[in-house]
Amino acid sequence: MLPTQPPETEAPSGRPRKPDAERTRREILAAARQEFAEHGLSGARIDTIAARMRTNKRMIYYYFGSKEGLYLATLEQVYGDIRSVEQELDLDSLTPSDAVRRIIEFTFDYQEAHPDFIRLVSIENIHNGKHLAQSERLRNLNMSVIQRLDGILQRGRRSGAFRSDIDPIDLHMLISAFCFFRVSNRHTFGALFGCDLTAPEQRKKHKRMISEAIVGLLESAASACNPATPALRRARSAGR
Amino acid sequence: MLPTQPPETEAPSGRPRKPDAERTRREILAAARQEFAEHGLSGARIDTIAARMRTNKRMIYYYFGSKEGLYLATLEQVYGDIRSVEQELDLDSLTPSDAVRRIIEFTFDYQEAHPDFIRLVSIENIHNGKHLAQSERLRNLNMSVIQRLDGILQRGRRSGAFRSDIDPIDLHMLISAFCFFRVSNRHTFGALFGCDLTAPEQRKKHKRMISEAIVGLLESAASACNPATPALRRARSAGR
DNA sequence: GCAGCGATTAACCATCTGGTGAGTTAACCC
DNA sequence: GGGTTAACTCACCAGATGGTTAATCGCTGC
Repeated sequence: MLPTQPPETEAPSGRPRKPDAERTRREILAAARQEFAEHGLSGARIDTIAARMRTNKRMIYYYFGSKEGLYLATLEQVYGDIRSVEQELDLDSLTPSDAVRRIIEFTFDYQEAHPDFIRLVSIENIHNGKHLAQSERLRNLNMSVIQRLDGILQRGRRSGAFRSDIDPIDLHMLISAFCFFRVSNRHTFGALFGCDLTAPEQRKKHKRMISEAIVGLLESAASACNPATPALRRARSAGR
Repeated sequence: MLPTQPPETEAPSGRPRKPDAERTRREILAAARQEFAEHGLSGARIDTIAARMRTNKRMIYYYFGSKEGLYLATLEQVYGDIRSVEQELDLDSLTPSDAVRRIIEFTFDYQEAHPDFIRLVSIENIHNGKHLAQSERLRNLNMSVIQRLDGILQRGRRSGAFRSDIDPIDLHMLISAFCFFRVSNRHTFGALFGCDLTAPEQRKKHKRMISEAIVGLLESAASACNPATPALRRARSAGR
């Protein structure tokens, strides 16, 4: 499809079989992601995954060993995706408050756009995170977010804009919680309260609300007694 | 066990069979709740549920028709529980801010104490809420929370303590999101960031943080430019 | 042109699993 | 005490499902 792809991504349809390990692996993973996200680990069917691609069911066992092996590979793939996109955010040029806002907006948009990721994480939690816990790769992968948040928090504290009793992990939890819930609990929440969380107006409103709540919290203790803050706040709103 | 229970809750162990429809239903539901919460709809095994109680597997079909029927009954039970406890909160005697705080703390504590509820809701979301959508009972059941929140919001607006652009459903979402996530994503979050969200200190800190963030948001726009608020705030903190 | 090997296919299997048919027991009513 | 019915038990099944055996294909090096 793309010229960067080595020899050929799409087999010329005349030839029925064309060994291409990389491509097969990719196809399996893509099919697995869909199926697992849709039905969960136990609800997913190996035969359905096999049917979703050109290759045979046997290939799944050839490459991934077992259903759980495939599931874990899917998890790793999906977690890898978000973190690698996250890296590209430029935050150093922003004020601490704006940097937090930027991260919130990124998280919000990414999770909104990737319900499969949310579903897979929910599913993994139903299994008590036991697969994820087995994977070294994943445990290390995620620390980068925390480090970035920590940097921003420290800058914010130094400038007097932020309070000092909230650590980066708490902050990350707050951000994730809001963004995640809107997607993960979309269906029950929507059905129970008769609202559509996917509607664009809701989306926009919630995004603003979440930002305000979290940035407000970070600024709150500081803003009550620190003379530097009103000026900062004015500067910030002028800049937007 | 209790004297209010009609004839006997526990069969005198000598007699092997003693028809008691109500008790059997209850036992099935209790077993189902455990099993479904633990393994999800497709992961749960009818045979395991049957094995967890004194009665036979056939009884499940006798009373609930199918696996999905039993699952729906479980959902209804579990949602009914939380809402009925919620009704008992006395909020009218509190200031709007304190009433919101009270609801947040209740939600936080309840969800913390009932992980099965959280798991079942997560599971139902994996199934796109399609079972819940079928149940009239559940769709009506939940409106009471919204009405109560609406009352509080209106009181808060009238007194100038709250801003006016946040509706009760948004507020409920904010509250649920925070509280829910801490429990639902406990495992992945814990594994990824090496922290234990069940630890008592974490629990206490998060509870305070969530309260501050949400109440802060509600008060924020009002507090910036409304002269009534500083007084109110002082009164409130004196009262605690 | 053939040995070696990774990639791939198709048929097959043991077991699990939701669901049921048919009969049994206890209580209640007349 | 006989008939009716709700509550209950037991054995069984058909299809689904994760996983496997064994054979084949096509490329690479010689």
